[in-house]
Amino acid sequence: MHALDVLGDPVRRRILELLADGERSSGEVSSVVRAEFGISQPAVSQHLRVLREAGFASVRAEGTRRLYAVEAAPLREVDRWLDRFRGFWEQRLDALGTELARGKRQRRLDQERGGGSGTDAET
Amino acid sequence: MHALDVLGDPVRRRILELLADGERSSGEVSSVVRAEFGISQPAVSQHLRVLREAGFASVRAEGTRRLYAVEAAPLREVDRWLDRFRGFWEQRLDALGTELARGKRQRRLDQERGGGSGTDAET
DNA sequence: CGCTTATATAAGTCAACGCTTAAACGACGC
DNA sequence: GCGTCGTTTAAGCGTTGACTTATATAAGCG
Repeated sequence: MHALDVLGDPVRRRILELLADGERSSGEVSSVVRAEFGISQPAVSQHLRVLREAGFASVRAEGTRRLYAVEAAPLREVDRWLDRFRGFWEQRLDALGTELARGKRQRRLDQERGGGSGTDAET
Repeated sequence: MHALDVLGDPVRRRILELLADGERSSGEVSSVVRAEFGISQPAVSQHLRVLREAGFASVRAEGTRRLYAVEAAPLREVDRWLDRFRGFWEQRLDALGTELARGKRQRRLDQERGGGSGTDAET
């Protein structure tokens, strides 16, 4: 299952946003999501399971509570999928240099060959 | 409809990948996708419509053909949504300094918390 | 030990969505 | 004009998947 399939759900996105601020228990996530989306606790638990199984979140038991935390890998995968489109909005900012460093580093990590072939937007 | 809802479909993702290489006609997209996914031409057309209406693609008529091109805005929106998670995989590269400037600023804006301020779990 | 709290799982229902076939639309050539 | 190609739209069907209620598990506490 592709990471983006998992992100194709507003509840799951919201859960990840919550986890982005730090570890949260299932109950904490549930109460927020329940309030915002009006769905039941089991529904939230099911979404947490999807996130878990897709590698977006890890769990840690603390007593009877389950503490969830963001796991980077699939999100990074999405980020890398976006790479091929970055040229469409970064092409004009090349002069800014620094801002683009991230993208450039990304490419450098990806392939270290010294071709200097530009950001694929080389019209 | 959130951009990530649209990307939650493998066919649409593949179409965008094709368009990332440059303008393509509906027919060109269709034949590739048909081959790869085994779906009909109208099905592809419907996906193109979704991409169009969500702002992921723009169309240009050339004779009887419709030439599709990637439109950046919604993809950028996704990229910005990912910003809040960048810290989870970029944190170790802090030494690179300048490279990370954007990401760090983002995190600072998002959460100003130092270490255990109000995460609720009292530990 | 039960009772409660925190969470997960099971089973079943219902709507959304993607697909198909069929038809419409518009440009082109004869 | 008429047939045809490229493409979109319409209508209907089927499946996926998100939700609900009910139940299970498991820890904490009296």
